[in-house]
Amino acid sequence: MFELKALPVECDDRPRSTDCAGCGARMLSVCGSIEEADLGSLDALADPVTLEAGAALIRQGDAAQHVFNITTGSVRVYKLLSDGRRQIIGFLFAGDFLGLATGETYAFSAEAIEPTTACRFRKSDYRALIRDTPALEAVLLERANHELAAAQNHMLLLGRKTAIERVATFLLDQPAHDPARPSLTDHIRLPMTRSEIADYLGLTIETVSRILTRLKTMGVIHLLSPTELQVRQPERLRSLSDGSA
Amino acid sequence: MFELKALPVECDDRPRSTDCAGCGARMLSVCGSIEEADLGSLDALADPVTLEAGAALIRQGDAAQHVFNITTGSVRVYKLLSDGRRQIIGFLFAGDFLGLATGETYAFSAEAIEPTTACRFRKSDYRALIRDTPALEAVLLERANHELAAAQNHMLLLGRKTAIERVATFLLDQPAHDPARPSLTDHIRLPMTRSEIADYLGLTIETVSRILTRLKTMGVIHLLSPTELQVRQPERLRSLSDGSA
DNA sequence: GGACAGCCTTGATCTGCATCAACTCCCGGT
DNA sequence: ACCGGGAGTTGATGCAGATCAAGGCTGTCC
Repeated sequence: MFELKALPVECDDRPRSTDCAGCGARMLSVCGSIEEADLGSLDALADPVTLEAGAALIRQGDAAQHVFNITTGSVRVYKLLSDGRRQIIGFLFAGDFLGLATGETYAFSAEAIEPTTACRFRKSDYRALIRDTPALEAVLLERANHELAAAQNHMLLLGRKTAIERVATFLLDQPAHDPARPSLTDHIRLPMTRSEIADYLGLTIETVSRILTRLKTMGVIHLLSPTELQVRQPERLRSLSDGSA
Repeated sequence: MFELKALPVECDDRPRSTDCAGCGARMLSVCGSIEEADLGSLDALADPVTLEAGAALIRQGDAAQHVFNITTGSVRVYKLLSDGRRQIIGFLFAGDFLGLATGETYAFSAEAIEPTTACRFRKSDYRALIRDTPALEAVLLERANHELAAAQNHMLLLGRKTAIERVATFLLDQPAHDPARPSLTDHIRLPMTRSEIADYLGLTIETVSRILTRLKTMGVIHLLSPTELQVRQPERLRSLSDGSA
């Protein structure tokens, strides 16, 4: 596995600050709740980080000194048992906030799945920012609630759903559109590997693979490539996802 | 696990009409962040509810009009699949807050496990209260984060732990003291049934029962009664809980 | 272009927990 | 005291998904 890249290299010659006003992910993220006029101070606090695929953003057990905002790319968040078993807690994309559920040390790890950029904040700065920005706190609370609801759904999945129900649920949860052809809403891209899907769903690689080919032979989905598929029978997938079929 | 938790407590007073100033659970709960002087207005908003064992507090699918604060007793929070499979998300006790992770409708059900009292707030009132009380919002955010971390631990348990690891983890998570004999910290009371433990851990009644007797024959615990036990080898239980044994 | 390395798929076998089935224990009601 | 019913335990059997094993596909690096 790759090492955590130290700090952004651009800082060496010219202290290139962040440009929140020009950030494509701002309105997707909690930063969208900051007034235009205050973006200057946000710039001063934000520390841009660039990660290659596989690079670690957070390591389970490290002192929790930062929180992050993903600006581009995607991230896997996971917990490990001592013998290496892994549970992926979730996947993060542009606009997502990372570091909410932390105490003194990180209780999870986070790694880039693909080349990824993020804004890093010192936790003390972030707390001060919250104090001064009630709107930000409200947005964070709202997001925390959303995540809590998502976590509850995932507990139902991990505790009580069968393999095919898990995979069907997973597919339905994926953002269902092909950037190239926005009209086809049944088009799904899977940026993560089978191993990551398995560790997210509490299954093995082999089971995920088998279920996908089963769904294919059932005519519910069509596998265009390992990382790309099309939902042929959304209703059937939906009923498969909660065992009502 | 699920919503906002605090520690269980002995609460002897049963407020007929709301009396926040005299509420034994206030300092355990989010209400503790309200100024003494403002408690009057809190009284006006709080609607006391009394529930017998098994009574429903929230039903999955109903319009989410209220949030709750548990004052005495205990509550199970769960989600159902259409064919009746149940996943218990968590257990709530005095001081715990219920209703954060909700949108337009409740995505879970909540029922009293034993005779229970709670304070009910209209969601609109509660939102207004948050707006006027930054300290309350901060406390809610903190609790939400805590819950999120607990949810992540539970996802690891449900997705990757074996039956014995689940039960060991569960026992270690229980508040380990006997109200009658506070000095014995290895004494655990299980207020919930085997069926509830099973649905919380993603197992069956039979497996929970078998594992408990296995732990007993291993000498790790001692079963005093179905609802009461003693941890004989805490370290062994701890290593069993994460597979390091 | 050949070879290696990941990643994925598919098949054969194994196993941990679920399911099915008694049976016991306890408690509450009459 | 007796009965009925719910909760818990224990045993026998079954099965979904894990594990073990073998190739196939694709991209990348000499």
